[in-house]
Amino acid sequence: MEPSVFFKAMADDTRLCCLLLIQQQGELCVCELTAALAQSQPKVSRHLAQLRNQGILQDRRQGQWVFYRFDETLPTWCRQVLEATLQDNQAMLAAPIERLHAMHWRPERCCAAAACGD
Amino acid sequence: MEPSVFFKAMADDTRLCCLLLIQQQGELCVCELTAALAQSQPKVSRHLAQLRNQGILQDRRQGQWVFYRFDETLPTWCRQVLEATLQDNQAMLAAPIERLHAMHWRPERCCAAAACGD
DNA sequence: TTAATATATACGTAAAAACATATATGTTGA
DNA sequence: TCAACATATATGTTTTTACGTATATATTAA
Repeated sequence: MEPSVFFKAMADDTRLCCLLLIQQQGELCVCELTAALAQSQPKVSRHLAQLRNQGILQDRRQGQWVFYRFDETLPTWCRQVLEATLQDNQAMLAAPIERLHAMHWRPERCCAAAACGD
Repeated sequence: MEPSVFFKAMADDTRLCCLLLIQQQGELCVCELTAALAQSQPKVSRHLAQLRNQGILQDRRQGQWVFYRFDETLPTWCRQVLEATLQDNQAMLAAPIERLHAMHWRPERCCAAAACGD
C-alpha cells in the first residue's frame, strides 16, 4: 500500500468517516453508511468503490445489500494509523453513530463479518 | 488538529517525504530538504509553508537558514501516525537520505533542535 | 552599499478531485 | 414477467490542488 494512496483515502471527510465507522463497527452496508453520513447514495457508493479499488476495503454481497469491511491484506501500519485516528477522534462519529442507531431498520448480517464467505 | 487537514498534508508525496525526513532527522532546513528531495526550492518552500500554516511544523531562523521541525503541540495521534508510517516505509527515504548525505556542505545547528530558542 | 546565498511569495496555468444528476445493473418477491 | 429496492456508474461541471516561473525579502560578508 503506497503511503500517499492511503493518506489520500483518509484525506476526504466522507471517506474518513466511512473508514472510521467501519473500523468501529466491523462491517457496514452502503445504505447504513448513507444514513450515518446523511449523504447521497451515489456519493457514498463512489467513495466506497474508490476505497475498494485501492485495496483498502473489501465488499461482499448478501442479498440486496453490499457490506464493506477492511481488506484482510491491509498492512499493519495502515491499521495502526486507523486505530490511532479513531482513538483520539471519536467525536467525529457522534452524529453519524446517532443517525445509524436512529435507522428504523437495518439489514441483518448472515453471520459474523470476518467468517462470512457468501 | 482536524484529521482531514492532517491527512491532506500526508497525502502529497513531497510533503510526506518532508515530514518523514523530519521525523527521522529531528530538524532540517529548506536547502537540506530541497537537496534530499531533488525538487525546486520554491516547490519545497511552498509545501513547508503550508505545513507550518496548518500547525504541523514549526520553523526557526538561524542566520540565513530556516529549520523546520514538528510543532510541539502536534497531538499524540498525529505523532503515532507518523511513527507507524515511518517504521514500515523506510524504503521511501533511501534515495532522499542518500542525497542528504551526499551534500558537500550542510549548515551547523546552533544547538539541540528542541532546546534552541534563537 | 553591493553581491551572494537562502528562503518566501505572487501569478497564471494545468491537473486532479469532488460533485449533482441521471441512469444502469442486480436482487427480491409478487 | 413486473415493481420495488439497493447499489453502481456515466457525464458534464465546479472546486481544489499542484505547478513553473518570476520576483521579493532577509541575512551575511565584503
